[in-house]
Amino acid sequence: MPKLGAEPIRRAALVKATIETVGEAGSLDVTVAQIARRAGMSSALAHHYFGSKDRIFLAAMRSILSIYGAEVRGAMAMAQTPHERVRAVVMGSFAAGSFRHEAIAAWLNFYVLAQSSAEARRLLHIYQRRLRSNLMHGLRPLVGDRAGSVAEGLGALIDGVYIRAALVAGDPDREAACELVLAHLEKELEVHQ
Amino acid sequence: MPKLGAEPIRRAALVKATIETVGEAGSLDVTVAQIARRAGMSSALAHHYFGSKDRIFLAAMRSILSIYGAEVRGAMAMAQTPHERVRAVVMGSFAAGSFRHEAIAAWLNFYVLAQSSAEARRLLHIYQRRLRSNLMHGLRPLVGDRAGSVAEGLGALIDGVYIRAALVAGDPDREAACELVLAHLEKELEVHQ
DNA sequence: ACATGTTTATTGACTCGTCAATCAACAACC
DNA sequence: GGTTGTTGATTGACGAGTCAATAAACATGT
Repeated sequence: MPKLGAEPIRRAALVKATIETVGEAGSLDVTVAQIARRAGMSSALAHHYFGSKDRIFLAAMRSILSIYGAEVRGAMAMAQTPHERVRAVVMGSFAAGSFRHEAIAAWLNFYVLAQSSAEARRLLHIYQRRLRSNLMHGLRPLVGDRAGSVAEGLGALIDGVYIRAALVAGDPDREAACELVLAHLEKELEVHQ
Repeated sequence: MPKLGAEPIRRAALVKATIETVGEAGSLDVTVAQIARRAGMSSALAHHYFGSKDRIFLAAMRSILSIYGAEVRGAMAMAQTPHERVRAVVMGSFAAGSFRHEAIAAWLNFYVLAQSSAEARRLLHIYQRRLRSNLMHGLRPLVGDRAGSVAEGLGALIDGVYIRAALVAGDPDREAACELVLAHLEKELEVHQ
């Protein structure tokens, strides 16, 4: 049965299964065996490919963050003006790949993991810096020196909407989330135009 | 050594130790023995008083939420106008008892716990409803129908500031947190006056 | 074509540690 | 002597990680 070139497929399956399992359990307190079973393999194979449970979690976290990053980049690609760019970052943050129950629940757990794992913390910081930098680029031409504090507020608001979405069962309301954050953005911009 | 009337003292010590241990570890993955040792007793005694690990966690969560509630109520007590009342809720949310590293880290973990424990979810909902209701009371006279969405935004922003504070080492900047959220509030009010 | 050796894939069974929860027993107080 | 407080020792379960063994695919030489 062993077909060659299984490694990337297995790894991807394990990452996907990890996000699903963690998302469903709402906790990092899941066993490697559960993840592996969901991915259709033995726990020994999961260890064979990733070496440890920590590494599996880290890989899943990287996947979540990289999907998020791709979605924001995708949205930004079409933006022409600074204003559109900032809106794109916000809307990209609530795109379908990231803003779904499972991913949010997993994200929250990885956020917690960052409190005890240096590597997880590092990953999270990279993405927080990138988010901030993306926002700043669009904001500076619009609000000048206030860009820093406006970006701070937007970032916190996005995180806040995420964490609250984690608690509602089922997929959250993308539309409403976007509107809430975008409304805040417009208020910040009003003052300076 | 056994002095009478130890129960409430032991319980309080365990709750305090739980918050400290969870906050320090940044994870619910702590043992009853660790908590008990920190509280200066054996793990058997912790079980004797609380029955199970879950109950210890829930008691700690209740403690955190009740301190938070008390601080908000305390701040609101001095408010005279609707505007002051809303400001009090915000400032109370960042009061010294709740807005410190340990408590925030523990709070975040209990937030996660609410994804898998019905009782934890119930506790959290009670406090979210109370927060919302407190905000609405002050907001309705100020912004009328928009009170709902403004409260939503403020709540999300407060949660966002909290979750971000969880990631920085050491105690967070109370001043800056207040200012950020209050600035948002003022922007929301500007429109309608 | 075929034998032989090497790498990759895969698992069941096992080890070893950990931890929640229990219990029996002891100590102090009334 | 019963109630309250307290612990060390024990149990029973569970789970991460290891290992030996198996099997398919590929490579090479003949």
